[in-house]
Amino acid sequence: MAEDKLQRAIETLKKSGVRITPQRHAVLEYLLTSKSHPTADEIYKALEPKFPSMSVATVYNNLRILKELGLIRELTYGDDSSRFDSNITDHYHIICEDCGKIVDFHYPTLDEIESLAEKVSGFNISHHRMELYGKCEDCSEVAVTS
Amino acid sequence: MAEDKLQRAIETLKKSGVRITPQRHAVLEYLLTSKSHPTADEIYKALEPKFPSMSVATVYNNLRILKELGLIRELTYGDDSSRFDSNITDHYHIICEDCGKIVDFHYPTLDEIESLAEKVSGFNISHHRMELYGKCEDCSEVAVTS
DNA sequence: ACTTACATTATAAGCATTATAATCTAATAA
DNA sequence: TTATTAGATTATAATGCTTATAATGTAAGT
Repeated sequence: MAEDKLQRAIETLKKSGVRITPQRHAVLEYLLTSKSHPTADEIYKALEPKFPSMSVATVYNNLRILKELGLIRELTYGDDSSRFDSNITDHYHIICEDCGKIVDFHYPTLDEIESLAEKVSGFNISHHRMELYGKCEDCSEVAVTS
Repeated sequence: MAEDKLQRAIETLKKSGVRITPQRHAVLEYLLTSKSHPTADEIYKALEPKFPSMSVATVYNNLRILKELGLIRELTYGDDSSRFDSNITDHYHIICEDCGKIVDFHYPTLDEIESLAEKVSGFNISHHRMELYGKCEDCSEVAVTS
């Protein structure tokens, strides 16, 4: 099914008049098959063996284009590097405060909150984001046994 | 009541053995009386008239100390500068995608989500954050009339 | 083959934040 | 009072992620 997503993503790129260059294809494929939420630098380093002369700017450029087309999502966390997520369905993230691990968390979208926020603030709400913080199982164990 | 908060904050500082320097006092007071959520640079610029020789590092240092003592909270938003909030009660934020305005949004804390997240992920959740994005009234109006 | 637009590369620049070293200040002890 | 010491501030350099720039490369259509 990752293969399906890749094909559909490539279709979207073609329709938008964006060329499927080897580097772009590689960035896209890496994100679609990755179970984690890699940073730009992680993607860059992972693709270095195949593309030794690729520039970091190429990674950033392609991430921006993929994001603009709605094929991936950027997760921003303060000073740290952005992370990129090819799962564009609605979901939240749980983040380990010790090791930084990020896992997806599916939960019914909080539509009520959005409508209440609109009422009390007068804003026109388009979306929201939520992160839950804590310690993952691995890091909790370490804390206990140490 | 801002005066009360200031006095209590100063007490906390004294108890922790932190000196109440004029610069530190000014940063603290500025945050407590500010209705917005200023950045470090905004604080720096606002205090410049009173403290022409103050260093940005001083602002950052004091913000870090105030944060470590739990007197203020840091709000991080991707590449943009962090913002600082002297309201340390549980609340969420609504952010205008056009002008960047941030307003507080009080809503019953989502404890259910935290416990469900613990069950499905095995994490030990400590807290969560949520931001709602949209257009504020001012920016919505502009969009209509332009 | 020519033109044109898009991509990539290499590198410089930008910006927020932190680290470093020197100077200053204030409290305490002699 | 003076000396000592720890903490604070200042000025500046350094860091790290990301973006901008300019030059080169590549592919598609006329």
